Amino acid sequence: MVTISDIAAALGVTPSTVSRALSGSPRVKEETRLAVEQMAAEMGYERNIVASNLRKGKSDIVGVIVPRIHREFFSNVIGGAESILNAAGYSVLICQTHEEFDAEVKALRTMRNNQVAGVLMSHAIGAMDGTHVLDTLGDSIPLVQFDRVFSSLPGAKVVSNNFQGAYEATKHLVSQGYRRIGTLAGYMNSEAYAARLDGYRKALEDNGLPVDETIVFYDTIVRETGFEGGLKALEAGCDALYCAGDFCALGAIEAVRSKGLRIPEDFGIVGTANESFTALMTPTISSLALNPFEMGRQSALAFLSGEGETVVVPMELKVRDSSNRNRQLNLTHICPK
Amino acid sequence: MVTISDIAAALGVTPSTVSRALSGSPRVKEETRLAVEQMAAEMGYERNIVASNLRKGKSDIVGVIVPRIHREFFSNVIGGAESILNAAGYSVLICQTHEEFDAEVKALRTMRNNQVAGVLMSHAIGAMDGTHVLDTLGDSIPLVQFDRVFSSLPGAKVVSNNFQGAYEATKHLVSQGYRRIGTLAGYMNSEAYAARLDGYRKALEDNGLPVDETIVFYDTIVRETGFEGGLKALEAGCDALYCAGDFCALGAIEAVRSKGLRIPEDFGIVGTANESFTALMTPTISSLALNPFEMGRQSALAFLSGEGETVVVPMELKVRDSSNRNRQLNLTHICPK
DNA sequence: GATGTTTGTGCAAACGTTTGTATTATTAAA
DNA sequence: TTTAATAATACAAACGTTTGCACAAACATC
Repeated sequence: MVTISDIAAALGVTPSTVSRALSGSPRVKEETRLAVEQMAAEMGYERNIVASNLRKGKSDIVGVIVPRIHREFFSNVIGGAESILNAAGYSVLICQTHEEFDAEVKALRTMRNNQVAGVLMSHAIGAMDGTHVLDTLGDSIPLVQFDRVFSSLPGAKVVSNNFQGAYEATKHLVSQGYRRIGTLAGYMNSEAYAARLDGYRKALEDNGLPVDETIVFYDTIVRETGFEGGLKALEAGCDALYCAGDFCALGAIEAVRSKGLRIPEDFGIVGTANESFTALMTPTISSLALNPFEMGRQSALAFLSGEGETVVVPMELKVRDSSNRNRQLNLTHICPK
Repeated sequence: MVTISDIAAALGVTPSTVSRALSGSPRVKEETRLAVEQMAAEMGYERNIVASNLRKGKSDIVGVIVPRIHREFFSNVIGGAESILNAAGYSVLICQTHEEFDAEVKALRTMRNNQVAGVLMSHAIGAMDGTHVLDTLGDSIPLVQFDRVFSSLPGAKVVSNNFQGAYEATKHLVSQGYRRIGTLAGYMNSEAYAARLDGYRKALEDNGLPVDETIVFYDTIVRETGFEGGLKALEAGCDALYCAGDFCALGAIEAVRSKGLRIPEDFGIVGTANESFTALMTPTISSLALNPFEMGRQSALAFLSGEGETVVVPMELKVRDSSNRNRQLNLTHICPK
C-alpha cells in the first residue's frame, strides 16, 4: 500500500505537504499540488480512510438501522438514502434489528464504535421509548429518525403524511359514489395507523357522510384478518373499504368476491403501501403509496443539512381498478398496445 | 470518550496491559484482567474500532456490492449475509452499482479504502469481465461472488442451480400430464437463463418428449413479452410453459386467459424466481424459487471459512395452482381455516 | 534598507490501539 | 543462597493521516 510518506519521499517534500495538497488546502503552491496529484496517480495512491478517520475523529460512514433489510419498504428507504449519501461521499453501514430491542441497542453500539458520521434509523417494535438511543449514541453523533420515530428524541424526523393520505383515499372513494365506506384500521398502538384512521374519519365528516364506529374494523393487518374484516363489512352493509394496509385489502377483495360481488362496480377497495403486487393483480388494487425512496432521500438530506426539523413526506394515492367506477377496467397490462 | 489509557491510569498499569486484558491475552494475571474489566465497565469504556482497525490493518466490516439494494432478490441476499456476519462480529457496508460499471469500480474502491475484511458482490450488467475487481481490490482482500459471477476471478462463488431447477420444473409439468411444453427462455447472454434452457431441454429428453425449437421463445422477460410469448405458444399448440421468470409467467397467464382457457386444467404454467406476488395471485403461480437468503448466508459463510470453493444453492420448485392439475385449487388463502 | 506581512513548507505531536521486545517480579531448580 | 526459568508487566514503536505551530523565503510597506 502506498502512503503519503511514499509520495513525499518521491517528491522530496514532507507528508504534511502531501496531505495538504491532496485535501485541497490553500496553503500549498499550485505547482506543488499538481506535482503531488500526478505522483499520487502515478503511484496508485488511495487515501487510507481508516487512518484519516482516526485522526479526524469522524468517519464518512453513515449508519442505517432498520428492522429488516429485506422488507420492501425499508430496502427502498435504504436505496433512497444511499443515492444521496453516496453522491455526498458517504458510505452506508447497515444493521437490522429484527424488531428486537436488544438488537437495536447492539446496532447503536456498533455505530458508535465505528464512529459513524451519523445514524438514520427506524425503531424496532420492541423499542418502547428512545432513552437507549441517547444513552448509546451520546450527543456527538447526529441522529435522523424515519417512519417509526420517537418525538422525545432530538434531531430530524422524516414521516409520512398518514392523516392527509387517508383523507385523500377516503375522499376518492366518496367521489366514486360509494356511500357506506368502512375501514380496516390496523393496530392503534401505532401512530401511523391511528393517523390514518383520523384522516378517514375527517374525510367522511367533510363530505357529509356519517362516521359509523361499527364499520371501523380494528387489528386487521394481514390477508386473513382482511378477509374476515371484508366479510364483516359486507354484513354491515358497506359498499367500500379504505384499508390501512395492502395485504388486508387483498383479503378484503377475496371476501367480496367470495360473495359474488363485483369490484369496483359493487364494492370499492383502496389499500395502503402500494406493495408491488397491487399493480399486478386482476383487478389492480388502488393503493395509498408510501414513498420509501423519498423518505430515504429526505433522511439523508436532513443528515447532511444538520437541521433538526421534521420532514413530512406526502403519500400518493394510486388510483387503480379496485376503486375506479368511472372508467373501464385498465386492461392495458393484459392486452399490450 | 474513555480510552484504555484512562483505564490504565486509573488502575496504575500501562495501556498495553489493559489492551491485553481486554482482548483476553494469556499474558495478564487473572486478577488484573478482572480489575481491568470491572474498571472498563465502570468507566463505560468502548473500544475504538477505528483505532484498532488502523493498527491491525484489518476491519470488522464486510463490504457488500449489489446492483440495486431494493430489488427483492438482492435485499434478501443482504439479509442472509447479515444474519451470519453479524453473529460473527462483522458489520456490513453496502454499495449499489445501479448496473453501471463505473459505479462498480467506485464501490470497490470504497471497500478498499475502508479496508474491509472482505467483499461479497454480484456484478453489474455493465461489467464485462472481472479485471477491474483484481485491479481495485488487490489480492489482500478476500472476494466472494454470488449469483452473477466471473469464473475468471479467484475466491468463492455462490450460484443457483439453474440447470437442475429448470429440469425439475419441466419434469413437474410432464408429471402433471402436459405434453407439449414450451418455454419462455429469456436472454441467452445470461449464463443463468442459458442453464435454465438446458435444464428444460434435458428434462424433455429424459421423459421421452421431443425437444421442439419452435416452442422455445427467446427474449421474453417482462410481462408484455410474456403475454406475446403466451399467445405464440398457444398458436403453436402448447399446453404448458416453463417460464424463466415470474413476470413473463404472469403475462403468459393473461394470454391464456384472454383466449378463454382455464389454468391449470387446459394450460399449465411454471415461473421462476418466486416473486412475492406469485403466491398472492388467483390462481397462485407455481414458481421455481431462487433462494436469495440462503445465497447470502452461503456467501457470508464462504467468506468466514476463507475457502475458495464454488457453492451451488439449490432452487426449489414451489408447486402452486397454475400447474397443479392433480388436486383442487388451493383456496385456503381465500377462505382461511 | 529595516520592518511587517504573506505564502509555502517542515516539524512533530496527536488520534487510540496493538504488539515485539525489554524489564522486573516471582517461582522452581540446583 | 545462587542461578535459571517462567510469569507478569512496562516500554516504545508502529499503523497513516491531519494539523497547530514554527520557520524560512518572498514580497510589500514605509
